[in-house]
Amino acid sequence: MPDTPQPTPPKKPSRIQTRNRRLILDAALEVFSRDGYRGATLDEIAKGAGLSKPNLLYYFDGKTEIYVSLLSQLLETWLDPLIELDAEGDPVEELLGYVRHKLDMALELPLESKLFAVEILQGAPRIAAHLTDDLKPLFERKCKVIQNWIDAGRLAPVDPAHLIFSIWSTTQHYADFSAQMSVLLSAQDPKERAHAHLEQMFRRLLEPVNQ
Amino acid sequence: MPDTPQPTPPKKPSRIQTRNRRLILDAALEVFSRDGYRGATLDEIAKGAGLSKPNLLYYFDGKTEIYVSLLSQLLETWLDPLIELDAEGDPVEELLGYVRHKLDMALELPLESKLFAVEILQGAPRIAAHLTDDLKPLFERKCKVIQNWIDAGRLAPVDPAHLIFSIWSTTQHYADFSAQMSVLLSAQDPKERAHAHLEQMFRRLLEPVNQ
DNA sequence: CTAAATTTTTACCAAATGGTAAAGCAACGA
DNA sequence: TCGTTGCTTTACCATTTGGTAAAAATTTAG
Repeated sequence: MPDTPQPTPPKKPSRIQTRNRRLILDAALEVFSRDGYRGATLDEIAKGAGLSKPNLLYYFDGKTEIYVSLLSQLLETWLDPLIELDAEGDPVEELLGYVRHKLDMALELPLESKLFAVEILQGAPRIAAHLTDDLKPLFERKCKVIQNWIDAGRLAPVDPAHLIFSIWSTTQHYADFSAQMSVLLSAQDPKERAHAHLEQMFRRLLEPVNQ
Repeated sequence: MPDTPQPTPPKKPSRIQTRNRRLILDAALEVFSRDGYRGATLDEIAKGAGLSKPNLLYYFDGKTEIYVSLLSQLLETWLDPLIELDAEGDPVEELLGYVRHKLDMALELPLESKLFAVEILQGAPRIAAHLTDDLKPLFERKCKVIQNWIDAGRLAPVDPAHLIFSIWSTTQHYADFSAQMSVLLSAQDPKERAHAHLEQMFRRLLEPVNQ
């Protein structure tokens, strides 16, 4: 008798469950990324998902569970490009690739970037543990990689931690402050110029000076 | 008879008014900058100010008035350093001075930076007019100044608009994402390294290459 | 000291909010 | 066909929220 049912069977979700959880999470992302945890309301999320509020609460245990669900899903996507930074690759190209990747993510998934931003702005109350457990070790590992590149003379001497901060801030800015940009740039799409500008800036910063 | 009273006398505010409006705005800044307009509550602001809620509403006409009052006050402080960017000065030093000034503001007035960030994240619904009327003309004027410097060969060729975005994002990041930084840097004060890093980055970017 | 003006408190209120109970409806296997 | 399971709706509820009315207390001007 192979594969007996576990004590608590995981129960694969039905088609209807998959669809409705997706609808709810999509609507919730829209609302939470705009108004933050406290400012968001279940009514608005339910309306966005096209479901009644009690129906919504049939799929999630409460407001918090929806929010946390979005956040943890987000963090995976978020850390991914940094993980790919390869100590064996060419330092400048690896970092520029990271910049490019982060910028593309900001432009294509702006709501995710905003959700992360509002959570951090609120003091990261529901994500602090994740930051300490997942992001921090990764961050420190990659700082060491960068420091090694510098020590090997393959990269201009920069502060690794603050370099990463600069990459995060400049790229995510295109998502988080898009409302400001669309005013200042008169609805012109910033994508190409953003890529060109960041490439130029970080290349200049990072290329080691021949001596 | 000099200076007769106007039809609607402005009535200079009493000492008690000055003090309580200050208390309210300080408390409101704390709450709004954390939770945004929708997430903030009058109860929490009143508690922070040490006043009862009806008493708070004696000084301000409603939640919106407090919020808008903070925002317009903020915008002035905010635009100031950009105004000072002097077309007659040395290009690189002017821009590096601007970076320094913005970073100091972010480190010393983080709540103001956060308030601006949450408002923009929400789509700038209550500040859009200000952006169009005040920020945009200033922004375009300064972009031209930068472009002129470039055309004169006194500055490396960069995209003026995106240069300004980079300055804003990297400096404000130290305020808006301080919760993340304090995790990653283990509560180490980033001030000096931030200054050094940004100075290095923008100097490299901006100094014209001799040919 | 007293009267007027200002400030603060108490007692409310209607609407919104997160959440629940339970009945109704649909789907599906035996 | 029936019963079981899963999904949805209706009808609620307690608390919180922004805000008001008016009495009470305090400050200020004469």
